[in-house]
Amino acid sequence: MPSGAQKRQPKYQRIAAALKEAIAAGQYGPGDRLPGESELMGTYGVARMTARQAFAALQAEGLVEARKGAGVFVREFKVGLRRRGIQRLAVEVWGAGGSIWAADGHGRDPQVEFLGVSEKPAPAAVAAALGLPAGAIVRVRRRRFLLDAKPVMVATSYLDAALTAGTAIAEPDSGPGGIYARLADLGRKPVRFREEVRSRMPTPEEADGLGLTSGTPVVLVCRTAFTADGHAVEVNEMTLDASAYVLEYEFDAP
Amino acid sequence: MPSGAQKRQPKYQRIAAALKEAIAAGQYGPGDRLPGESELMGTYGVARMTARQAFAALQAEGLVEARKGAGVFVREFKVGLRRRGIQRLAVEVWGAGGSIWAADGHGRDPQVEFLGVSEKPAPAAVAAALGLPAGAIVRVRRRRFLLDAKPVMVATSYLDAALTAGTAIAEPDSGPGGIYARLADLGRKPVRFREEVRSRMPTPEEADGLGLTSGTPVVLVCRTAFTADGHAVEVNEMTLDASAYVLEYEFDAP
DNA sequence: CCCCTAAACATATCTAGACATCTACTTGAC
DNA sequence: GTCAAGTAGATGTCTAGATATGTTTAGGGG
Repeated sequence: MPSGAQKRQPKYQRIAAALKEAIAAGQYGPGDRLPGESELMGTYGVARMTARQAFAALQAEGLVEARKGAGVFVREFKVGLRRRGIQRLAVEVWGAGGSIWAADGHGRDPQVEFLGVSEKPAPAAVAAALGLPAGAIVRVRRRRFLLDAKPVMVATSYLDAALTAGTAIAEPDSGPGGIYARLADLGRKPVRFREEVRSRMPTPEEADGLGLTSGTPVVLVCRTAFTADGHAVEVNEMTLDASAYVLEYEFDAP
Repeated sequence: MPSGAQKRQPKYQRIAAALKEAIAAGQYGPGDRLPGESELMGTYGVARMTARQAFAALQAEGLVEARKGAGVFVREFKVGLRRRGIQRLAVEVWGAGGSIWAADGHGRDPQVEFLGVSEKPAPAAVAAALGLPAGAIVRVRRRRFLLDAKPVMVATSYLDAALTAGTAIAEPDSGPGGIYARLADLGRKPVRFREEVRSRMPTPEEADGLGLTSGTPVVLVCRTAFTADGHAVEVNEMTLDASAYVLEYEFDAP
């Protein structure tokens, strides 16, 4: 080691920083293969576990992706699904400045895969939100959204089972206009929505269901739909691949 | 090992699953210390690195937190600050001279730490959003928000340097009502906002600045403020500790 | 009683090597 | 020419240590 350089930083962090810098400099582009473990061992004169630890640091950051038997690759962010809370015509006026994160997912809409509809006792939080007694039966509709055959979101919708019995909401195909149109048919048209947004690391089950590589968080969106008289008629819990979505909300200063 | 149970699953995953189950069962509560590496070595008859790998899996999930020299502890989620997209920005609030962050939290206000104001060439995306030529000079205000002396957000605000020259916006203390009240003084009152929300794992620098433990993502909120004539006057990039915040948005059906 | 120090303990880093499993490519048989 | 088997190489898992560094606690000195 030449002179008293920064020995404070662990070897694996310095290797990781060097790789990161090489990626940032464009030496390795998205999808490119990085030098392998054995190559790093030779280049930096470290043991294999140390080289692996460097890769682990980059994986945790979501920068690279290891494919067993193949190598470690710079991750490519195809991304760019833009989920708007409000679809308004005013977009032309207010959109003049352009979006900060130019997501070019124009026209590419995710495909919907229906996972089933069932009746179950409501989770406590859902029952409370819908104004139902604890343990009330709710109708549960589960869907999965795919972009280019890759899952990007899982959505679970909860509705009062008694209210929606015998309607298309209880069927796999909820008909034209979706469940909101059916709720309108019932005189329970949703007119106002509240969305609560969180983010955390996925459970192994979530990572499996969304096909997430390590280093990718999930975004949880919980939307509650209200009728004009202020009653909640639907709770929709969505689990999104954080690397695939940009959420967008617009609102006025009242 | 009794009979031919699931040997397909790696040891470290089974150890991690066992610990996870114990946590879920309440055997270890938030803040409690888990059995240490040497203890796991004895209990499961594995090497140190294998026990460490089990902990690493739980850390990546954000479930536990390792403190060097002390042990591995079940993470305690101090619960979310609620960040509302609408009420928070109500005209009455900042028009009356109150801080927009007074609406945050459950009565507990985050403290604001001012990190400085400066003039710099605008990043390309910011210049485009503000409708300024590439490389135009913008005023950059950086602040950090702390809850119980722990940082939870870093905010960087960009404004046209020429427009805001000589105003309180160029000073550390932007005066009563904050920079939006000052923009209103200039006849550039923001009346509409767009927020774009993403999430990803933090860079090491971000993790350091926010004091994040591994397994905690960041939420990126980019707010653009528009005047009545549709011009963007401010771009505010916020980096949030994902475990500290719940974002909330309300809107009407289109 | 407080402060400082030392020891015990815990995690963090690192090494060296073994076997497992998957991938991509090459080779050979049909 | 096509398909299958074989093989080299890559990451994944696991062991068994050594050394480094931070934390906690117990003890001793002031």
